[in-house]
Amino acid sequence: MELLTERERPMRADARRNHDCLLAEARIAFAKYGADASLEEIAHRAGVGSGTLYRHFPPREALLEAVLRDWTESMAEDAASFLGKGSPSEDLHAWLRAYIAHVTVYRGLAAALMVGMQEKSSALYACGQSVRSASAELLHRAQEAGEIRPEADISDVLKLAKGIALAAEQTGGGDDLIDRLLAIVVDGLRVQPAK
Amino acid sequence: MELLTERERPMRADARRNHDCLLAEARIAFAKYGADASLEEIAHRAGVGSGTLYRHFPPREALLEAVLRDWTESMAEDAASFLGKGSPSEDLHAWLRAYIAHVTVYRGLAAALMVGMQEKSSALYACGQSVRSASAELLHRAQEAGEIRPEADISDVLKLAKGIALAAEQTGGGDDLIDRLLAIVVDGLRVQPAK
DNA sequence: ACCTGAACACCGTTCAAGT
DNA sequence: ACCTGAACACCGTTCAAGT
Repeated sequence: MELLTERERPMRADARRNHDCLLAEARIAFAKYGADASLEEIAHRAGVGSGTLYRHFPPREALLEAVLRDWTESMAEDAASFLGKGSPSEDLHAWLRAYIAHVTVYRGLAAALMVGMQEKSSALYACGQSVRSASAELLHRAQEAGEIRPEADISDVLKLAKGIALAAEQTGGGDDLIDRLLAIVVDGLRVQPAK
Repeated sequence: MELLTERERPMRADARRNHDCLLAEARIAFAKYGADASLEEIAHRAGVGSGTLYRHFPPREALLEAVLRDWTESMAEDAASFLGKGSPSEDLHAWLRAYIAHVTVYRGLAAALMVGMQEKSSALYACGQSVRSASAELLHRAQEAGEIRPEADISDVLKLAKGIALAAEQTGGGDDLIDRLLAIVVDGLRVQPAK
């Protein structure tokens, strides 16, 4: 039996061209205006009618998801490279820092992921899942090493990370702010030495 | 010299009535649709033209601020009542829980406060200041008692609190989620027993 | 099969005209 | 001095008509 994913259903040449053009313009627009850039302008700059954009990417989330897909996959793959650089909790810390940096590239992205990773119906859900399981691996190791509390839940940790990303994004605080807030959270996840 | 704040500049009777009507409707609309409820509908339900709303509350933030003012002031006043109920850090913890609960009453409020408390030009800035100084008092006590790290900054702490509020709001997680995340943050603020 | 672009329903904001 | 409501510029989404 042939394992044929439907990744690449054939597309009419002009449709394919429009699809790619829209993606390219969306990438630019999101970087420039944030995740809630005007869809109308994206369509216009791609040289297509607004209806065409909706044909290819029904809700706005679908467009965001398409733009994020590559980036999100490579990030999940990179997760393993964070293992063993320091102590397990240091690895987790470094990974979370990278996660926040990624989630901060587009303004509004953290908010979109916050809801998207929750709802199974969302186009962003799949993206979130691969990142989540990659993160879970790092958390798990730190827990087995006895450095991080065993009750800690990966979803909670990622929510805090996105919360930090939102705070940095909305208050204009830079990497310093992110480092300070993240340090607090990671320390809060540690097993308390004596109590 | 008379200390006469301009709190109550006289207003024409009809203007006053419209002002109050708009506030009442805004309260209802924010509760129902979140902090980004339709201004047009608020004006309509208050029985005034849309222009009248803008005359009274130039940017949307001003309307939000007006709706929040009482509530925000009473909260700052209540802060003192949190002192001495438990250990200083427990008091802080309880206060932050109350803060998050307040910031969660309207959907979108946490986000609005996150930016509003930062920009001096914002109508929400003053609101934020009184709450911030009330919070600083509680943090300070816990620091003097040697329970909370001396480097901890109140603005950072409140940003984390708002981040938690955003996470709860956007993922639909209830009080359980808030309690879990807040416990992590507060533990992260503690002075580490031995290291 | 796919695209176009006008049409629709909805925003927030401004402003000339009214009282 | 204050209010009204039409006008403006902008959204996202739909859909009949074209190729």
